[in-house]
Amino acid sequence: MDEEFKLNSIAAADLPAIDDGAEPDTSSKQRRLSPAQRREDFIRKATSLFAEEGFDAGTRELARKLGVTQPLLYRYFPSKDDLIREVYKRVYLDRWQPEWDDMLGDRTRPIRERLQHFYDAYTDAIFNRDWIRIYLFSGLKGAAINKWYVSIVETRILTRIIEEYRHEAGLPAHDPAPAELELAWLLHGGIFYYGVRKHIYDSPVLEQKNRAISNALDVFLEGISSVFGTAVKTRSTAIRKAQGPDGQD
Amino acid sequence: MDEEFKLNSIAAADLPAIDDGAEPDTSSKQRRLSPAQRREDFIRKATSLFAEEGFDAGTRELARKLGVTQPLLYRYFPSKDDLIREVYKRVYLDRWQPEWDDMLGDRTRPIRERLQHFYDAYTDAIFNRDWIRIYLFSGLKGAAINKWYVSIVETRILTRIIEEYRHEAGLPAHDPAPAELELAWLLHGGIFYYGVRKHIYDSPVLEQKNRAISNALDVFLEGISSVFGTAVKTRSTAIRKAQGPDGQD
DNA sequence: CCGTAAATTTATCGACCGATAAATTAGCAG
DNA sequence: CTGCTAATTTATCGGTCGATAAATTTACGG
Repeated sequence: MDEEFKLNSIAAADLPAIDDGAEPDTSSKQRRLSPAQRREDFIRKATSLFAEEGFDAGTRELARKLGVTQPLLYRYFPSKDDLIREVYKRVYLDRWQPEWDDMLGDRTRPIRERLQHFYDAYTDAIFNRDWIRIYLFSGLKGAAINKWYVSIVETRILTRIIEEYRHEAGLPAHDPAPAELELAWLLHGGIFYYGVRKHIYDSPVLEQKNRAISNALDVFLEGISSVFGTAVKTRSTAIRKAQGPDGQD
Repeated sequence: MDEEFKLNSIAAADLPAIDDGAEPDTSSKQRRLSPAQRREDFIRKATSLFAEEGFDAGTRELARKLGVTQPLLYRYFPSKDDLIREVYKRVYLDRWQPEWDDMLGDRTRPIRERLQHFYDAYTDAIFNRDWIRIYLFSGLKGAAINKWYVSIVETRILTRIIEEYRHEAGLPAHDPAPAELELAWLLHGGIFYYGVRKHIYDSPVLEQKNRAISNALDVFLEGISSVFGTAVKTRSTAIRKAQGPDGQD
């Protein structure tokens, strides 16, 4: 990995609102845009186009969606690959909220509550068609930034989950063992797959995302309590015990 | 969904072994093959080529890998799309072992044992680079057979898991509630993501796959026991309780 | 209103794509 | 050895791709 990435390194462009429609912009009289605005338009439309059709989608179709001609792209990006890299950065680096780091480690709140809050917010940020499809397309392409992101998930989220769980359970602190990390991946992958089913397979999923997350956290935390041989107050309420998971019908 | 698919509908071709190398076959003197053998070669090489580069990979590169010329493809398949459909069928329909259905429902064995056996065998069948990549590529393309397969997973595996769990736990039998199915998806998606991490992201995973599955099942079954308010003998052993999950270092 | 810098378009190149038609050649039957 | 059938190749078409160069037009400063 010879490239360096940094979460939230790109300031969300606060440029004038742009036409997001699929058809060429006929209403706007503004025929020329500032370089910054035009560049922004290219990146945004490229993100949704590549999300739908993959990175093999043509530059002519991209230009057509913007209502401009294809060679204009090359005034703003040296090559299509450079445009793709900009899309990567926008998708991968722009979603992480810095406060999540502090929040996951806030030991004044129970881990159950922190995890529910985190995964509610995190999945709000990444469970959309563009993000998940770009993520998978870039993963299949073997993009360096994808592998980097996976390592970030492991260190910023999963290692944290295990550490915080061990702390709350009164277990001795140490770097998470591979098998412990693997269990955290089970939770994370299971939740992520909810988004894949919804946005890639267009498959019906449990409507209330937060309920799916809540039940997942119940099973995970109760499960590792049993497996680790520890008891931690993890359920949000106790009354549900007799009636099964929330929302079962 | 206007197409009909059927698991295991294609007999595994028992044709003479073929050269699987990437370079054109120079050693073999046999310049002409039987139509069945040639067709088989096309499908096999197309599977690995499409798995690596996606379905946009060129027919000329495919022919080059087989040591033949590109137009020959069109003696065996009317179009590239027809070839892709054959690859789909081979990948999706050819892996399911009919005995898995009976095995999952065999109530003479505890559910814990059945699930371990099933997921060991199922992941042996699908956790390879070709299968997982073709699966994701076809999912991203919105292929009908992918959506069909997802529904098959739900009815043949996940519904079964909930039903069998409820039976073993002495809970009243009924069709799995959406929230219960969602929990089964958490397990299934979590396990599947192990394969994605290993074969798509080339990310390090817990080496012993069966251990990852065993721990996942422990957490899942113990977890839903607590959440459902039932106690079922799920752990394979009890001694582990004090030392955390297997293989933790 | 004019002039100029730059945003955008027109025209085009060479490479590659899926697909078709016609020529060729391997291999088997007699 | 010959001749026929069919597997395979050669040649090629129209279309699209990413990219470049040159011409054109917009918008702004004076």
